[in-house]
Amino acid sequence: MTLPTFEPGTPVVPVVAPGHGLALAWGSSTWATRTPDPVGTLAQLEASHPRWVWWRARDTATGWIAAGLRPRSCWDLGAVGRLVHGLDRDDPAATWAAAHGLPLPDPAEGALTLLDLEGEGPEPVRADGQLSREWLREGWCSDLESAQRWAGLALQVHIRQSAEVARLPDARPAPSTPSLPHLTALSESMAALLAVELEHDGLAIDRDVLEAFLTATVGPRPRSDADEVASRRARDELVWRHFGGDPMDLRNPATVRDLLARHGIAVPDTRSWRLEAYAADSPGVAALLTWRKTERIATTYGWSWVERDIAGDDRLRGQWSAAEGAGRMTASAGLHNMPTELRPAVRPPAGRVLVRADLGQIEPRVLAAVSGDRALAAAAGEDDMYAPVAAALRSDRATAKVAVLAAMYGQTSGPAGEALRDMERAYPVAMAYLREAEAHGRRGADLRTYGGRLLRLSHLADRLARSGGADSTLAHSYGRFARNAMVQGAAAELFKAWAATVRAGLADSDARIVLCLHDELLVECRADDADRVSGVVIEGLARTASWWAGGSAVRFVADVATVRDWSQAH
DNA sequence: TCGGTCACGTA
DNA sequence: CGTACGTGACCGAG
Repeated sequence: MTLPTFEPGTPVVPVVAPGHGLALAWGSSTWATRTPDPVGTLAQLEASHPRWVWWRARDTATGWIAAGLRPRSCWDLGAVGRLVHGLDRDDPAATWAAAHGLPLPDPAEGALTLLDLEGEGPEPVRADGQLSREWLREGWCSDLESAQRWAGLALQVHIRQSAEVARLPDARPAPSTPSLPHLTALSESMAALLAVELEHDGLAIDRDVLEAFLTATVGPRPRSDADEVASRRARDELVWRHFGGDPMDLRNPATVRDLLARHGIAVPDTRSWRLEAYAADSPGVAALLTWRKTERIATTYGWSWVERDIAGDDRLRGQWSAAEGAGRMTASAGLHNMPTELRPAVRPPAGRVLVRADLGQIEPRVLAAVSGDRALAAAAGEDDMYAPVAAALRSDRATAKVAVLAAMYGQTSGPAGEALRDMERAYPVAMAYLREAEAHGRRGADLRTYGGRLLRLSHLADRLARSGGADSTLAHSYGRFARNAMVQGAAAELFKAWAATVRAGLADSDARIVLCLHDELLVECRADDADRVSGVVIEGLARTASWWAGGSAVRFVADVATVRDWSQAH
């Protein structure tokens, strides 16, 4: 068997048809082979450095990753569909429809009965231009010829997406080739692949450390339902005894509010920040706040979490998405909201370490870059950009920070109000950028981020409409969302571009990115490899920033440290 | 059983 | 009336 070879970077669609073999499509060619080991063949093909084009990494690359193959380059049609068309889903039916300007098919059509399939012909594309539901339900893997056709369809979508990306404006002060939207499409694609890898690799947990913490905090691992009930009651009693000792439902906010009212504490709700003020004078409130923290650990990060999400190899695994909402990565299994007290338990086995890197002040720096505000960009030349901002506002650092954050979040009242007026004077270009975004949001007009992500305000409208609220409140909400999403979304794009560069720098070693947390990257590696990895992380940021913010003079800074566990400071 | 609400963790 | 997200408990409607 002679394998095809490609020029490096050639877009090639691989389709593995289980039980049949492997089909490829590229340019105007297709090729197929019957092989029991398609991933082995793919590994050989990888040597010529194609750019793999797939419907979505989750469907195609999961098996590759499991087999140890780490592709170096890809174009993820689903990820690019999310980016360019603002989709909130990445299934092939939606990706195809968006690329062809067709209405999005009902997402529930994946679950069909045979009866529903009546009228679906044998062709992969229906008369109305949509993908055949039969084909979507893995009709493409029935034989190699179908697999080749399926690969050809993906290639068509790639051509359409590439053309669409090429039409998007390059928002950099000094546009160059490849364009910023093109580079963003590539890094979003890599992020989608990274999401599959993160799911596969997991995050190392020191079970002894974790179990000792849980035992001390919520009690030993329950051996029965009765154990569970007893331990729950024991926690509750620590609060009850401050309020007369009678059992009551602490998990019901209304009950808690009435309870507090009977003891002379009248509050509109029982949120912790509100109760904080009463804790000093009321041991009962203090006990309640402690109970809340413990209860959070017990329910969300307790023994059931350990059982469900930490595998036998002592690694925590969740589902990752490369872009939700404004474009940030998300993860389940608590990976993105793990309380800091649990971080000591994030600890690789002996001989391995974590290289922890986080971007400093990423959002204001991103604002400086995307808005093209030269004064703010000059401030972003400093390690601590709030210092020059404070000087410009003639305020202290704390006020400057609040003012910048208030501008990006759309806050208009409170102590930030006055500083915001100074912001308008000092950084009119950045403020105009944010105001413009807000205006779009208020009237429900779509926006595009710096890198080209379409922010569909109409989708948000549905969500907010369901939650009710007066029209002016609604418009305000859209405005604040849009204002923030332009910054948060662009920051997410920079972060993913950085992560993709770091990932590439780690190839050919056993170092792995194991966590992405909006502005923080965790790499697990051998202890004797940590210095090299730190270099890859720092160098990766410099290289990424040079094209991402090229010409803006904005500096991006990262704190990098090698640590044994995640709790250790920089 | 499902969606809404409250609550709270991370960034 | 500062943003985003994921998770869990509870409630009330179906």
